[in-house]
Amino acid sequence: MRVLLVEDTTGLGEAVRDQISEDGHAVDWVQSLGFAETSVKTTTYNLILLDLMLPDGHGFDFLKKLRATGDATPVIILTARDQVSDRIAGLNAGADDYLVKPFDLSELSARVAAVARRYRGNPNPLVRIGDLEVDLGDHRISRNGQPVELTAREWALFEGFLQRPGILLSRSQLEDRLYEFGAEIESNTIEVYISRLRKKLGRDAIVTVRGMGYRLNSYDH
Amino acid sequence: MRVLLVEDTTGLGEAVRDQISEDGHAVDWVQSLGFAETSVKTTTYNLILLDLMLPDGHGFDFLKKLRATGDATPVIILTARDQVSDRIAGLNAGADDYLVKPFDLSELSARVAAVARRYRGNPNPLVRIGDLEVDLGDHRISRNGQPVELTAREWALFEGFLQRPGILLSRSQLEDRLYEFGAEIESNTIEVYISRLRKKLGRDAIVTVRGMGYRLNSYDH
DNA sequence: CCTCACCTGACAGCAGCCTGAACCGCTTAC
DNA sequence: GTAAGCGGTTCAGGCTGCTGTCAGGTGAGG
Repeated sequence: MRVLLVEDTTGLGEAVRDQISEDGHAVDWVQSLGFAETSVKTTTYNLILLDLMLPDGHGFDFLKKLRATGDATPVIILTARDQVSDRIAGLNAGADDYLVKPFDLSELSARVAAVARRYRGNPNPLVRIGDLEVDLGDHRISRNGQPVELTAREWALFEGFLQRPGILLSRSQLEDRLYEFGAEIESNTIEVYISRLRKKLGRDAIVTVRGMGYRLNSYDH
Repeated sequence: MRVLLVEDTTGLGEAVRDQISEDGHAVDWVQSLGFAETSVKTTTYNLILLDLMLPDGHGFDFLKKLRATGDATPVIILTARDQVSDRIAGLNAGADDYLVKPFDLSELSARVAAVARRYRGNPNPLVRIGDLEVDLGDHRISRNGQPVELTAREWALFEGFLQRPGILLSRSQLEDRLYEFGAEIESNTIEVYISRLRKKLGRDAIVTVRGMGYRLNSYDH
């Protein structure tokens, strides 16, 4: 697989390049958006690893421009910011996945491998929960074989439940997934999203634990 | 990660065990469904590798029983048969993934790693008291494997007993757990909640100490 | 046998939750 | 430039079932 790495930090760039090529992929490493743009014009990549803060601009601009040209190459965002707003904005901008620095190199390998598997036609392993099938790498869900479309925020919420089966997430934990840390929200946005997820994933997919929060229903629904 | 391997073929079992433990996971290897069932009762696993053809029954029976108790531990099925019907039956029975023998050990490692990644959050430790199993973090209780639902108030009371199993809690200490500090309560609310807890957790789960208070029964009930 | 502490079924009231609908801002299509 | 579409947020009205209270019952202790 051919991978384009866009990262201006030298140390991190080297580490990532070495890891990916050790995993058996070809890596082109550039350190600015300018070089990245010429690279994608001259070469076809199977995957782009994209840092956000770069000397000549923000990664999102590159990503949006790329998608505007109809290029659907998978993009994994590498960012130091753990800000939810960034994550959601990234997904909205057309990224396929994101890694928050500092990340484990094996974690990186795994995500890259997931893309490679898909590229070769082998689907990623699916998580099955009741009548749902979730492809974590691909951010795709199907219910009884029918694909289900989630918006970025809906996915951000839902993903939280997948960390561990049966996990109980309190209202404030869920808010932290959608908004800046500590952002107070006075309306019932969480309830509305839960309601929408239920409409899409099945009424019983998410169980209310009164006065405590919500949890994913791992049994049949 | 703690892995339960259920496989009766000695050669294959050893190979799998060695590979998984080389990957840095703790492996418990059993060779029959009977031993598997006692293992899952006494230990919490992050992953179960399950052969289908076993001396004392078919793996599906074990899997179905496991799911019926509400256990959502990821299960990867190992089987010699490559039949599509088996595959579908396995996924329907609640398996998360599937490996057809003979499989490459590196393929096994990859699938196990995928599960590890998916559930990288450590499971909460379980507290066992008599026939109860309590997950403090997720606020989950099961009694003889059956999940028990507690309301917020009931949980608040019960939690008080768990902090010091066997300790005697006076009525006023229990009231302090339910209400603002110093709130006076003249009715028999505590008694009512004790009664409700007993109905859900077993008549003998909480012992009355006349004139003094209540205490959790840490022995069998 | 009496007393008192404790137990528990029943119930009204309301906190917490659900959801349809409207609104706003942003993006896309023409 | 304008219209249409979509996602995100807020609000109001309705519903569910939790909570606290009471009353009558039970049983331990003397």
